[in-house]
Amino acid sequence: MEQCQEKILHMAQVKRAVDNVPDSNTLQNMADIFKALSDPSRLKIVTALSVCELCVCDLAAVCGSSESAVSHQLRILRNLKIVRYRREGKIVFYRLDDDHVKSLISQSLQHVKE
Amino acid sequence: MEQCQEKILHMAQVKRAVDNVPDSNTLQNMADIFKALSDPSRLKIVTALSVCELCVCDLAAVCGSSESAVSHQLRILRNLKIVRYRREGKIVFYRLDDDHVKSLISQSLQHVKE
DNA sequence: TTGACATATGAACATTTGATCATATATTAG
DNA sequence: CTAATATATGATCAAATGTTCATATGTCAA
Repeated sequence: MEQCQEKILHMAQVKRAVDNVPDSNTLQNMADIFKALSDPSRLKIVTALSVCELCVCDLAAVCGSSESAVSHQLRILRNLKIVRYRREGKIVFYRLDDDHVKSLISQSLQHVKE
Repeated sequence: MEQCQEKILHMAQVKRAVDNVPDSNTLQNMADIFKALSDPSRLKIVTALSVCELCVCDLAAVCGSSESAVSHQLRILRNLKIVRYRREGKIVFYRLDDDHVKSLISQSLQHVKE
């Protein structure tokens, strides 16, 4: 502990920074969101869903991958409340859960473009 | 190919979605940004830097991990233009590269809180 | 130059992850 | 009920990832 303290070069800033860092639960939740969006396949799903509601079969076509693979990815997105779904007979339609996700997508697009 | 086509349930939506999905290069770049933010340790670094400029040693203190570990993470963030740095003598100060990252952080925080 | 300090990098290892295949569930039609 | 369709899930395995330790680089002071 003492050794750690000695190493701190700029105490005031460190304190301010520490105070601003979210608690570890929140950090983990945020990380999970980003992790969900950190895979090109899932990102494809999400950008597709930012246009309109789509069923698993459609998403498989859009992504060019199997329905099983898409379904696995959708579960991850579902668990993180990034997408929600509604069932209509045999078909399950997915859409983005809220607008924060759209924001995340557009911000990252802007970042990438510059 | 023919089999795939048959599987498409909602042709019009699929087409619209496909048109809106960014090209694979862009998708990969976006995914890389999100991947960089998908680790609690890196997220800690980034949220700390959203307050003020900090050196590696400070960041190690904030994160409660070794300077080596922080340095490895910083390289990843550097490569993705999420952070930039300036050297002042022996000390290297890091800060966020642009405001998009701050936006990403605050959006994900909002998402998590709800 | 040498030594001390701040940071960066390389290699190795355990853990995590995404894709695939097989199987299970849910819904509707007959 | 059974068959067919749409989706979901479990198990497996190769590939990617984060951490650690050791070492290298860069800067300054003496």
